[in-house]
Amino acid sequence: MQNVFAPHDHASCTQSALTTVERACAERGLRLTPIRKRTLEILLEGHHALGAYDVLQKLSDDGLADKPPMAYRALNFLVEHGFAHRVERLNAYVACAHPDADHTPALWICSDCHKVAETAQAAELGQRLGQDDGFSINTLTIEAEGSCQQCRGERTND
Amino acid sequence: MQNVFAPHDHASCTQSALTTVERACAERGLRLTPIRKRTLEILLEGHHALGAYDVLQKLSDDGLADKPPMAYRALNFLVEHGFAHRVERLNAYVACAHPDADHTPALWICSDCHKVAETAQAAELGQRLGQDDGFSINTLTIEAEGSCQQCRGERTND
DNA sequence: TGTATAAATGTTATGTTATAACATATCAAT
DNA sequence: ATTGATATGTTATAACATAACATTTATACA
Repeated sequence: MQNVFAPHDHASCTQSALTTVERACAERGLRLTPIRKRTLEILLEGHHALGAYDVLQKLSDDGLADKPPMAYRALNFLVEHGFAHRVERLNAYVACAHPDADHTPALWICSDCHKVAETAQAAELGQRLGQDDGFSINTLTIEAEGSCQQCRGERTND
Repeated sequence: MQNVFAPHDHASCTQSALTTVERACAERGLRLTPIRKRTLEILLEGHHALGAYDVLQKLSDDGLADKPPMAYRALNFLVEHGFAHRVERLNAYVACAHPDADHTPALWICSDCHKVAETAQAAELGQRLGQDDGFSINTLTIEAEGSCQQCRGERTND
């Protein structure tokens, strides 16, 4: 879960995600335009899911975009290329925690601190689930809502 | 997957779901009012997910309800008691395929025929995923979009 | 049987999320 | 420089959802 719920050096966490995405865009010939980059930065400000209109408000504060399609386009770009994820349960978006790897994430939504974490091991699991019935998976959504260890103030692995 | 994608006797499929829900309501002291029952019947008409406004239109045709909150209330009642599921990916609702059992379903959305099937084995799987990180799951959403065996015209288990 | 109270429904209004459609501007390759 | 592709700007509206409050109906039990 990449320590999203635990205290961590968030500045370096942000910086490394940003650098990774910049490199990925360079490699793949994608254009990380000002709106797109700023949108990613906005999502990276915290490990919280933001609605498109929250993002739009911030883009608007920066004078970068002021109409819904602009925010949606930037968010869709990030999601399409795996730099962010859409949280279906929240109709919202989070920056991807490991934008270098091609992955199907499972998302963990803490209803206490509202942070959203991500684990990557979900793909083969879904394949296995569907296999018996011959269902061919194109995209898989796995989202859990509950409480993180930190918010519960408990330990499970002593 | 309960043969949802395959040809089946849909009348008996519908009837048995309806009977099961009626019995469950009687047992649990829940009121399956005309709006609620009709909403369930509407969802049971096919194995497709319907949006709240689709349901509302049909309720309106029957003279049972004509304003959004009425449809949402009936749908929420059905979802709360496990008689229907919300499909987060589609902002839509499907009748539950086995309304007797308490379960966390995995939903299978065929993007060809648009039917939605359900399997029940998802819960412990989610628990297992989250356990390592001490995440305590309250609700789990598992939804796959892809193509069903029937629509692909293929077989995986010969 | 009447009355309290809880549950469900009816209604108005509005909030929230998302996209279609088309115009304009910018970039990248030749 | 021209062209074709990509991205942005803009208007308008579609689609999904709920807050808040009034009224009606069911149920329980005095």
